[in-house]
Amino acid sequence: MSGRFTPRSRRETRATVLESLLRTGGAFRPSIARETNLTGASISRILTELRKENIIQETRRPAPYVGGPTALVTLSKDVAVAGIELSNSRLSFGVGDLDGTLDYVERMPASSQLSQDEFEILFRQSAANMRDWTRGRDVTIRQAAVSIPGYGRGTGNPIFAWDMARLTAFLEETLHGIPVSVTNSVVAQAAFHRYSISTAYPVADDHLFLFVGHGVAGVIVDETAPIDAFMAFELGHMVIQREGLPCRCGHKGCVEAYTSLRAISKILGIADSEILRRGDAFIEMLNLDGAMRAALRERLFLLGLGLGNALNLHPLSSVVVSGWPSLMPEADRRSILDGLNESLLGGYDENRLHLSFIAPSIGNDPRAALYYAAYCFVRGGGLDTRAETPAALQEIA
Amino acid sequence: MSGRFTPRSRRETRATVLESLLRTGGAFRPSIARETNLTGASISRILTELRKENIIQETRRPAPYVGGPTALVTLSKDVAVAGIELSNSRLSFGVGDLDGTLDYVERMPASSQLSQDEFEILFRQSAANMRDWTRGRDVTIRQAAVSIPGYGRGTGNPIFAWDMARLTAFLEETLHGIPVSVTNSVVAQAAFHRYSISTAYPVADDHLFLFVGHGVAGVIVDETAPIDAFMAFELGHMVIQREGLPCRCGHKGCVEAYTSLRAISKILGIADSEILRRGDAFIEMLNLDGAMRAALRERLFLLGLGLGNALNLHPLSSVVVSGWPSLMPEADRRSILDGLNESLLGGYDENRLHLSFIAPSIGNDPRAALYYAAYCFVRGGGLDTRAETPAALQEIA
DNA sequence: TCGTAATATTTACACTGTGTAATTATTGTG
DNA sequence: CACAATAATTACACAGTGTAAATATTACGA
Repeated sequence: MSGRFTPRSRRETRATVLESLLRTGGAFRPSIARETNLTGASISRILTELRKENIIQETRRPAPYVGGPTALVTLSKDVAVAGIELSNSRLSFGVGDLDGTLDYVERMPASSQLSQDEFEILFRQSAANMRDWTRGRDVTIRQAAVSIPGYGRGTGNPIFAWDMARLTAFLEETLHGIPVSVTNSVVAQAAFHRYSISTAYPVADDHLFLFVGHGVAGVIVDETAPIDAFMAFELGHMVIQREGLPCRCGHKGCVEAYTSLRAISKILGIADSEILRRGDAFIEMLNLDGAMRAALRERLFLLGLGLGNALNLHPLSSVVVSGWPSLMPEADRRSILDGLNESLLGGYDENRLHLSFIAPSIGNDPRAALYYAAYCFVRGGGLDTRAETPAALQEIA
Repeated sequence: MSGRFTPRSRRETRATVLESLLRTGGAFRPSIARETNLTGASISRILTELRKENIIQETRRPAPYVGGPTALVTLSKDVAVAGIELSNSRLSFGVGDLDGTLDYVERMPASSQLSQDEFEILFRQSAANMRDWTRGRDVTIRQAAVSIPGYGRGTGNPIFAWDMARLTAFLEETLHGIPVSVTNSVVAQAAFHRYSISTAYPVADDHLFLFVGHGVAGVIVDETAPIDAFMAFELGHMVIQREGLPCRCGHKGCVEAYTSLRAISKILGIADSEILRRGDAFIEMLNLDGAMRAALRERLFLLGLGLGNALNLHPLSSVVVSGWPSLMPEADRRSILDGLNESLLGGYDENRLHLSFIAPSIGNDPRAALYYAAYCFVRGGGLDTRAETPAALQEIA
């Protein structure tokens, strides 16, 4: 389709094929060839290699048409990856396969103001438990992923202000050399919702995934870019009101100070953890109290204002919102549009901007991190990150 | 240095080598090899090819050390590219070589509210003049670049609200099939200032280039990304003050409404075009009038506020500012830091954010577009975009 | 002026990885 | 059970690179 032929290393080609399998959840060879822009010949070569290494499986299926393919190619259920998610209330460890099936989970309560020391103690304990489990079953974890709220490069984490070098060294040591990648929770959530076959998703093109929880953060989901290149978008600390409400960051008038769970829990008079847990039942509160409802609408308006500002910087034609705003009745959500209308260049226009909502994820941890781990494994072509030499490959063969 | 070996197509390798030459302005082979992570053997092959096609030149120089290289490789002076810049006051055409030397310039006055029709008339005339000139001298333009304020994908241009498909078709037709790329003026300016050997530049790592002129726009200069992937960052229409000053976009309280040239020209009581032209002399006005100066400081504060918001979304540790703020005395510029301090997460800290200023470019048009054209030529490996077949290459040889 | 150590440049060869096309295998249907 | 249709494998050609051997060039000192 594009330029005639782009040379790739074996690793890249393997990654392309595996990524296609991860996204589709399994496919016949001809469709893999189509998806990856490779010839059947190449697919054949790559798959023989991957099969020898037990990274993929082929199961017989009736041919979909005369002379059609019969071997459904799927990712192997024998490759284990680990997902580790830190949220504001707990630290969860999970082990599963590339499909997203969780075989082991442990969730430990954690403070939302966890210090790096406390984190390390908690992590070390959970990691030891996970290690016991994998050892008992003779499972080898090929890739681990850790998702942390607020994580990102540059000028430090606004939520957990930790030393990054120390974190990296700690993970390396505690996980005994399992390849590990760290990412922002929002990146993992976005990738999980968008690409995991276990979830439905409203858009298929480039968009902004916005999560409104304890923080307010987003990711630009660029369909052509690798997920591990996604950068979190910290919207929470955009100042939208000079001399406005004080925020935990020390500034005044941040988006977060108006729209985070903590901020609206004050309006509702219930604990922030309650809001998402009540889910749709949360709406019923609103019917009882008109003042609350009006206050929340004002907050949604401000969210829209901030979102519009963000979209002015980085224009996109779709936004997917997750978090408490998704629980609000549609009539109330319209306040977001009003806010957008006051900042988004050219005003809000449903033909130019598509806004959709997905149910806030609660209790799905550490599925997103697990998915991210699977993605990272696949992106590396299923090759050990350390062993780059062909020698390592020959050993397997 | 990185992974052992990344396969590249010939086009990519040629582009890598040529890009290195464009950045350095000429180099000996060993240093090209080092810069591009290629072996001397590869460099040799590529250069023989490029020399045959008259894209590079080699000039003899005394060897820098015993047995050292003697042929300084530079981009050929015989390759012509065209740069076309639309600004708020004129449309400039230029033809030059890959070095940035301008051999032909024509500048036509243009309105800042140019309609697409008017633009086409003006452009057609200038293009015809340029064509006469190139024909007379038997010059073939290999690549053209057009830079337009506000240009970018997505939801239309905030400054020149034109039909993009029409523009593309128009350029294709009017330039008689010369490969042409269109970009945002800020992208061209940033690339020109950062990478052109004719300009000094204060930072060498990833940063935000911010231009404050009639609009307020920036680019994230990512040192590892190709320039033609840079995306403009429209900061001008971030709403920083609800119910604030009206902006030409129809909203209230946009950054542009406070900090654009037009906005401050109202404070100064002189025409906006005068400000940059006076350059440093502009400072003298401030000494006369303390009220003006205080007002400008307030505007710089707001610029800092908006900039901080932008940096929260996309953290970076350096910012380079160009435009009227660069003309202000350093004491006044500090107001930007005060603004940053109220929005940038964690506050402003000179150890975490480096802010520098470069003189606003005035009258250098169309040098930035010319540089961008050279860049695009080089990025394509010096191969005709249309002729992808090896046949075309053989014709040359 | 010339020889030499040091380095640059070119080129033959091996290797990776792909697509093409011929070959072989498999499918559902009549 | 033959057949039309398509899948899967594999030999071969080709592009592009790095390695290393061969060749060329340099400044400098005798």
